[in-house]
Amino acid sequence: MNQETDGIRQNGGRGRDLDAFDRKLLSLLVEDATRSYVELGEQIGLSAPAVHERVKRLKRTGAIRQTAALLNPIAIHKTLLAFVHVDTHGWGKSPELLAISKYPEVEEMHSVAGDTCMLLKVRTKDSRALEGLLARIYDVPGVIKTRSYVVLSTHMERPVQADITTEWPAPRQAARPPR
Amino acid sequence: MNQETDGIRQNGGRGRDLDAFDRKLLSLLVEDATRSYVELGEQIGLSAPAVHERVKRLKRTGAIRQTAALLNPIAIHKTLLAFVHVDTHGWGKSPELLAISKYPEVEEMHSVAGDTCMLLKVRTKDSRALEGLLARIYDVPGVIKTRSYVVLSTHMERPVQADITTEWPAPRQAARPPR
DNA sequence: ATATTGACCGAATCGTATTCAGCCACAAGC
DNA sequence: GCTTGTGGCTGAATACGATTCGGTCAATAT
Repeated sequence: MNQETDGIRQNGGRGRDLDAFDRKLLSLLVEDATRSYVELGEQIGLSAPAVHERVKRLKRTGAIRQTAALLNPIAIHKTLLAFVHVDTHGWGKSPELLAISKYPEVEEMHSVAGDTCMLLKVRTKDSRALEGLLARIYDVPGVIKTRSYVVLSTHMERPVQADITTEWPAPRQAARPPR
Repeated sequence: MNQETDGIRQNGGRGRDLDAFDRKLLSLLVEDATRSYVELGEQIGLSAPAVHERVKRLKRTGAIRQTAALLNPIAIHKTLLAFVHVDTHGWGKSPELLAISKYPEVEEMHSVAGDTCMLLKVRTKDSRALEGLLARIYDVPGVIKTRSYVVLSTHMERPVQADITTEWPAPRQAARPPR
């Protein structure tokens, strides 16, 4: 096997993958990007300049897209969160529909598989504003209908996590049908 | 009327509301939280210590929840994004279901109104991992069924924006019914 | 064996965050 | 009307952390 290359090489040639240090670093920075480099270094066992170098690389290579302040929606009076499914006539990715993302109330816009074409995450001041936004969506040519899921309470909401579950526990009940 | 109180003071005593400076500050910090206080000050027309004081207050009052590094999902090998609607038997907010949020693949968990009880945003390495997570969800007592919307492409995804659309344009077609 | 490369460390430098001592405008009280 | 207290601002001074630098080491390539 390759027990020789395993464990030995931390970082190979070009565009190499993240090692354990990078992973931990990303985890820490997602949690709190204001930590000092010395503190980060203590957590993962590296010196401050080494951490600095790695963070710089993670930004350069695009693993870290941006570092942002995450706001409390209530503080800025956006108390209504909703997911809006948009069904369109034909191929839905029209420029007009994409232009909807200009509104600061729209936080996400995805093309999805399933019985709908586009999925929006929108956060507004109140139901009145949601209505205004929906009106704009219906203005887009080709939009057939929308289905909105209004959030009653958010139990958890966080940015992309660096960690990955490597081993999924087996289901408790019966074995699920394969495929 | 109350034209005297309007415009003068929005929120008297405790936890007063954000002013225009705070708004701009939040906008800038959501976009890029690494800017220096002098640069922020230049943008909004304040000195660095004034900015510092305001940012400190925004954090203390909770308007800024955290400042986080936002990661590129591809870089950390989470290429599959899906929204999972979970229907449950009876009142769905069981501890077991909430415990699902422990997996780092789960980014959001909301109770929603509509024909479903819980809505999850999950990001996994591949469809195999999504299956593993769904298996765990089905293990939760009371879960009747799930419906997954797999994202084909993400056109836009960003954190909570400080800006608010104040004036919604009138719909182009017919006037929508009042109320 | 030797040269090259990449990553690390400790020390030094530099820039920015943070503190501090006034200053000013406004609101409430005399 | 005048005074006092409060909150928020400024410029200057200080302190801390980011960034740079020279040198070392290990692994790979020559």
